Amino acid sequence: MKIATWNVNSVKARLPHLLSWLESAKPDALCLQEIKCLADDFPSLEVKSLGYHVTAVGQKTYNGVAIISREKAEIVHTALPGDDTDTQARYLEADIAGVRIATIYLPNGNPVGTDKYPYKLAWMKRLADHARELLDEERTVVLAGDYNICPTDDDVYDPVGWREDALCRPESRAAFRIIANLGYVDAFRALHSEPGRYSFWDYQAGRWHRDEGLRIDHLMLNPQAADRLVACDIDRAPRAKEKASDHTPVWCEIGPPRLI
DNA sequence: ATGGTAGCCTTGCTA
Repeated sequence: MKIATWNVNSVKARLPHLLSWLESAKPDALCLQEIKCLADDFPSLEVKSLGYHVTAVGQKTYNGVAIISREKAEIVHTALPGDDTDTQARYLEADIAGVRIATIYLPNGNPVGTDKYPYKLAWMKRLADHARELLDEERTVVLAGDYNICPTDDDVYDPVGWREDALCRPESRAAFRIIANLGYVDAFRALHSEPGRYSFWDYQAGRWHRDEGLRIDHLMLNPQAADRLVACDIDRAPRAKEKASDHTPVWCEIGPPRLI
């Protein structure tokens, strides 16, 4: 089962690239972030014409997440548990072909020093609490999305320049490690040790052409999923296109259950 | 050198 995550930065603006990637990469499930539209405005017909189902949690202009899947998704949560007053469309969790999959758009948190940063950290605490509860169910779980966390200095082109940014701050990284230390494996790092592999390049200052990016899009696998991990990679091709998103897809392949 | 780009759909916000 091929599971992918991609912050598309507007699903309407990215529809041609999205359809093209579905046709070439053939994921079984694709978690989207920043669809930037209401769920009713998602271009579902075009995606369905390729043989996929669509489930979306949207809002106008900002945020918004969705899951595109070969098999129909059975919705479990349309918001991250833990704060009923949080109305931002950043979380969707569903069962797809026997795998529990969440699409996550974690708050950016910048500028540090505004209420955006404590909101990010509180959101991460809720995510860790929920991830901990999910472990008790002993399912196969993949928490996929734009975490807006650069886990280590190996995952950013300029660690010193980004040190005080909400994506790299020690509190952000510590919150990410709490999720990892629960038993969720960063699928990319499980299979790749090399530094300088990025999933996001800012639109500004020619970052893509200089390969000056950050790795902030992650597939976090619980032990049942990690035991079945057979491949994981970042597909840079969509980022090289005209009118690209500033993020590119990250995918993993979960094989059949193994008997040791 | 305090810029630069993109998307939404306004004249600014978010990233």
